[in-house]
Parts: sequence; C-alpha cells; structure tokens
Amino acid sequence: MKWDTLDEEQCSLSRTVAVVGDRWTLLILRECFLRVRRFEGFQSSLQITRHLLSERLKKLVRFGILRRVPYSETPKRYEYILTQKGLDLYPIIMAMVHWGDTHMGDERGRPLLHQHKSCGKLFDPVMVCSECGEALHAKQVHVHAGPGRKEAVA
Amino acid sequence: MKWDTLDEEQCSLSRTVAVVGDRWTLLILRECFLRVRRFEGFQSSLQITRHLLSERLKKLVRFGILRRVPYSETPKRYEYILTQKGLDLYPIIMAMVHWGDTHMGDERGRPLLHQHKSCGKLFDPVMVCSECGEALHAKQVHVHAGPGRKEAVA
DNA sequence: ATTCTATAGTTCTAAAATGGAACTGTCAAA
DNA sequence: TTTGACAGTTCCATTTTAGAACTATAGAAT
Repeated sequence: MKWDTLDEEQCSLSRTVAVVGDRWTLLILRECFLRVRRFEGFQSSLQITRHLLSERLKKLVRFGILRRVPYSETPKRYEYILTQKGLDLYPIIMAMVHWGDTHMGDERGRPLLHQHKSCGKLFDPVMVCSECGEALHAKQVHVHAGPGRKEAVA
Repeated sequence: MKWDTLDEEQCSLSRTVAVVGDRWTLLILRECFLRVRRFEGFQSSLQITRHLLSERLKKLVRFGILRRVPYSETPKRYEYILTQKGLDLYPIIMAMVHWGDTHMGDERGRPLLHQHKSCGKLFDPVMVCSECGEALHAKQVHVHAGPGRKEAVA
C-alpha cells in the first residue's frame, strides 16, 4: 500500500484513514476538541515526541483540518485551531469515545461525561439515519456502488 | 507512549485507538462490514502483506472484535466473523465514510451509496444526542470528569 | 503417483517510521 | 546576564512495515 496516495483512492473510508488513520493524529484531535491549541500544550499532555508532533500538525494543516494562526508577533508564535472541516470530525471522535465507554470500560465507570448544552442532559452519541431518524445498525444497511466507483468497497 | 498499555488509559478514546487506531485495522474492518471473512479475501482486496494481516487479525480476535470460526475440518480452515463488539464499531466506520464523502470527495461523486432497509431510502449517517435527538456539534457539548477519572481528557 | 491449485499462514531481509534526547533560536522577565 | 517559555529541528537507536519467498495440508487433475 502506498500511503501517500491513499487519499486518492475510490473509497471514502480510505480517504479519511489517509488523514486521521493513525494513533497520534487521533489523540492530537482529541486534544483539539478539548481546546488545546499550542505546541507545548499538545506535547506535554500527550508525551509525544516533538518531532512527530511537528510532523502531524503540519499534515493536519496541509489537509485543512487545522489552521496555523499567529497569536504573537515577537516572537512569532502560532496556535492550531480546528477549521470547519476539522470540527466535522467530531462524530468520528465521539463514536470512538462511545465505543470505548461501552466496550473498553473498567469498574470505575467512564472517564468523561458529556452534557448537551441544548437540552442540558448528559447524553450518549447515537448514529441515526438522516431520512427516518432510526438508529443505524450494520445489518440494516445495503451498500450500492455510487457514481465515483464501479464495485463496492465501503 | 507505550502503545501496549494504551488500552488501560483513563480515556475512552485512547482505549478505542489502542484497538482500531491504525490504518490497516480500519481497512480490515471495512472489509468485514462488506462481508469479507477469509484470510485470502482480506489479503487480495487490501494488498496488505500476509504477515501484517496475520498480526492484525490476531489482535482483533484478542480484543474480541472478531471470532475465528472453523469452516472446514480437513484441512483446518478458519474465517473471521464480527462479534457484537465488532458490529458496534459500525458508527465509527460510518462516521469516517461520511466525513470522507463530505470533505475528501472528487468530481465523480461518492464511491458508495447506503440504503436503509427499514425506510428504503438512501441516507447519510447523522450523530444525534441520545436525550433530545438533536444533531450533535462539538460546540454544543460540555465535558465533565466522570467517575473513572479526575481531570478531563476526552 | 505426481503435479497443480487453493488456503492459511510463517520466515526473512531491507526500508521506513518512531522514540528519546539533545540542540537551536527568539524574546521577556528577574 | 542568566533563566525560562515557546516552537520547533537534528541526530541516532529501536521498532514496525513492505515485499517476497517459503511451509503445510489436502483435494483435483494428469
């Protein structure tokens, strides 16, 4: 597999995996959603090597997930802010958190609770069908080839 | 970071990342949801090296995502079937597919279309609040420490 | 009886990615 | 003038991955 062209494959999952399909990137995004924005912030909370952090941040900027915004002129300092494209990754992160809560929990209970500002309640994220609103399950879904492809590959 | 103990961290995202946070594992899971079950099936559709495929399948079995089920006695042959724990990864995969459709598409349109058997329509997956049913957005969510942790870490 | 094919791996070596630690450069504050 | 915060870069050892060949079992073909 040539990972450098994975984002051009005829498969939306591959294209997403090309961007966020590694451990550090997912953990960095977690920090972004927890409002971490600066190099030192990521580095100290993740214990990632500075070299890799630098690389991953560049990649996320390159793909338009983060914007590198100056917050000080002298010395030049930047912070990394989620773009809309980055904010749209939220369902992926939440789906992963929820799966972890459900299947990888320990006796102490879940590490974090999520409260929905709109309704005020603690909630779990649920994936539903955009058309009928019912909760989605793998076995209830048929896959068809779309215009961007001939055979089915998810 | 010691990746071998990532699944014991006080963070549900880390625990999930420990299991599915690499490229090959995500692509293997895509194939599982497309009904691929056998070693040769994965190998030929993914072009993954046999060595890595073998390792990843073992890991998925170890974590209870796949079950190794014999389908022939002589010679001994096995296939890999998603467990319920594995089927529950569907929202993660669908969230990634949908993000790819939205943000990484090209002019030809999306590679695959999904039809919901219950309502019969082509749909997109939407993540909603379990309590009020409203679509979730990162900025509408407050994070609190839960029983399994002292500080917030997603 | 011997070769061919299918399936499900394992083994080997070279190349690439990662970890860990130290180093660079700019500026502010003590 | 020295120290510390910040945002990186450089270097080398270790780990992971890619690519290809090899092993093993058994049924089917010659």
